[in-house]
Amino acid sequence: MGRPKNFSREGVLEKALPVFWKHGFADTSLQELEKATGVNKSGLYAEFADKGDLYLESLRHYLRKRQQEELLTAEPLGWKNIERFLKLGPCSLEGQKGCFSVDSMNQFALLPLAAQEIVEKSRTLLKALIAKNVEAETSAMKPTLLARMILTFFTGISMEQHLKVSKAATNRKVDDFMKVIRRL
Amino acid sequence: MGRPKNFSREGVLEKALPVFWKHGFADTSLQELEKATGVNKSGLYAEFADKGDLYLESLRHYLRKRQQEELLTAEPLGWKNIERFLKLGPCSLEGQKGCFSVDSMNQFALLPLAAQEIVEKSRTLLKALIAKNVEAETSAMKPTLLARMILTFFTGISMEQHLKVSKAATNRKVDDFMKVIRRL
DNA sequence: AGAATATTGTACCAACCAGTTCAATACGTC
DNA sequence: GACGTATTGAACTGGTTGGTACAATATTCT
Repeated sequence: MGRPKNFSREGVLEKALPVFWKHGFADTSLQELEKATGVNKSGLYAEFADKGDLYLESLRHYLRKRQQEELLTAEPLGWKNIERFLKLGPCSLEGQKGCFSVDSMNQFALLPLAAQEIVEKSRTLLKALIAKNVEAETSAMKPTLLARMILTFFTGISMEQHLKVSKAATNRKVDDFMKVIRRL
Repeated sequence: MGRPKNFSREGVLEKALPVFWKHGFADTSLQELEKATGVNKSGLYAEFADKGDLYLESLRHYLRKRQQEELLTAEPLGWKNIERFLKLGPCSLEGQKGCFSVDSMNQFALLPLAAQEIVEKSRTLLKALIAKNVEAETSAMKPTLLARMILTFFTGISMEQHLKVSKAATNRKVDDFMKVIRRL
């Protein structure tokens, strides 16, 4: 046997993610990636095919992590979950604002083709989870349609995190929206 | 007098806009800009300070153009205007999807500082225009709050244009949303 | 026509880009 | 401790980046 590598794939992704998130794909250089991950080019290219592949894996890692938070799967299903999802889903950290998946959407032209599929698949799943929570409540509107609307609202809120907005202002916005959809 | 220049500032912006829109700021090279505008570097740098300045002016040009469409100022004010705004505001052309202003929001880190101010200012104006249209109707919800919600929905719809969505699907989404807010 | 002036094309710059190569190195096994 | 192997660091690649400098060119006015 040879020397064991001293970095984990997950660890690299965890550190690469914020860099891609803040600067976008095109403006993130291998140099920055090396510095952020602590792994140099040789190691990076041994583990990932190229920069695009590293981005892709960072995206998958992000979605995996978010899913583990179980914002939408906690029992009992219902409005509470949806409210939590809208309030805690979009981040507001420095350099990690909104949603990495949403932020990828207007970079599809530069990203590997698989990126769009990943995002679209995750949104389909998300929509289904939202619909489940709507079904657990009584609503005049068809659950799938309402779920679609909630996902659009989430997308909007996520992008708006890039502006100067306080956490409180976002919460008020979500509260207003929740009030509207609860009394449908 | 000397030789008159054979390109107009507005003409350059009109041609530069789609390039920035499609590829984003970081991935748009001067070379592409030269090709698209038909003006070479010398001319470009005589007219604009640098790449960032050209992007800024493209953004201003975009917002100016959109304002001229009067989607939200046509008389009589009301739901019809809002519906039109939500349906016609987000583009769905090849390489010009959603809203250029919204697409700029997750690139603030790379853009000149003025970019954020421009976007924020235009959104404030937009919100006021939407509120005016809400006021022209009868609604249980406070116009400014409803306007805020409509703008978030617009932002979401704009981003979703980057996915595979038909015009019809977007219109249905807007119709659902309009139904909800009209009966508040 | 010629002088004056503004625009244009070309050549050039140092810096950086993603990606490759390969020798030096650190480790586990025997 | 020595061998074999996998990882690592560093040098290097050809190409591209945003931006500048300047000579060649095209136009208007006298």
